[in-house]
Amino acid sequence: MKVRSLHRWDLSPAEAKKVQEQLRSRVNSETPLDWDRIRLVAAADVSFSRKSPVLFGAVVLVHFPELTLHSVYYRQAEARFPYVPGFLSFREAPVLLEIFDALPVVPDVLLCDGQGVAHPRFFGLASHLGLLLDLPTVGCAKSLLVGEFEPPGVEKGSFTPIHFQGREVGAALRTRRGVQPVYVSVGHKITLPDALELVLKCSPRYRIPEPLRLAHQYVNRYRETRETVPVE
DNA sequence: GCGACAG
DNA sequence: ATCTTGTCGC
Repeated sequence: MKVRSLHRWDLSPAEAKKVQEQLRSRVNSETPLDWDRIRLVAAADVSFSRKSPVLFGAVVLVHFPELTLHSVYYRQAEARFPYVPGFLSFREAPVLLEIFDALPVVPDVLLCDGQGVAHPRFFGLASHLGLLLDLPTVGCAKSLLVGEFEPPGVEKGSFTPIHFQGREVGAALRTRRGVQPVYVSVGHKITLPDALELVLKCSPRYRIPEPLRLAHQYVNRYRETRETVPVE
């Protein structure tokens, strides 16, 4: 699928910050999701070993709403940017974009392991990928990066808003009764209510949405054994 | 200066 | 995130 090229990737943290501040105005958080057209949900994840500078990426495609596996695509690449809170996309996006560039099909929506606009400069990994792929994307993180929230009810489906600098940037969503919530935020071309509904519909039994669980599972096996499991 | 800090 | 050993609950 087509991948936009809006900037270079060999940047300093200061330059990366300027890119984020420049691109954040282009994020679309008002377009409703066209539910009748959602057939393929994608999820992306990156894995690496403590010693090696190599990053392994995987993009999983699952049928919606069945959540059964459609296919998996992989790639490995040298990390060119360190992990710095607030700059995750400059480390992980490059290898993931190489995978998307080779994707033979276009997913209808992408689930990302990280924040969307619930970010210091309102431009986390999910927003960055969404803009470069021109796809609806959702940020679904396991921990908070910025903002404050009240604990949501213990029931599955309950959620509370995440506020940051006077704005509502996302929500803490309980995807399973009595477990820690996940932190959902708009990536691009989707609304927060639709993002929450999608994450919930993708989480039939575990805290982490099925597409992201599969992506994590497959990318780790790829990193450990270099085995690729296609499917189709 | 101090504490926080996606993956 | 990765690394690593043990423990709690369905």
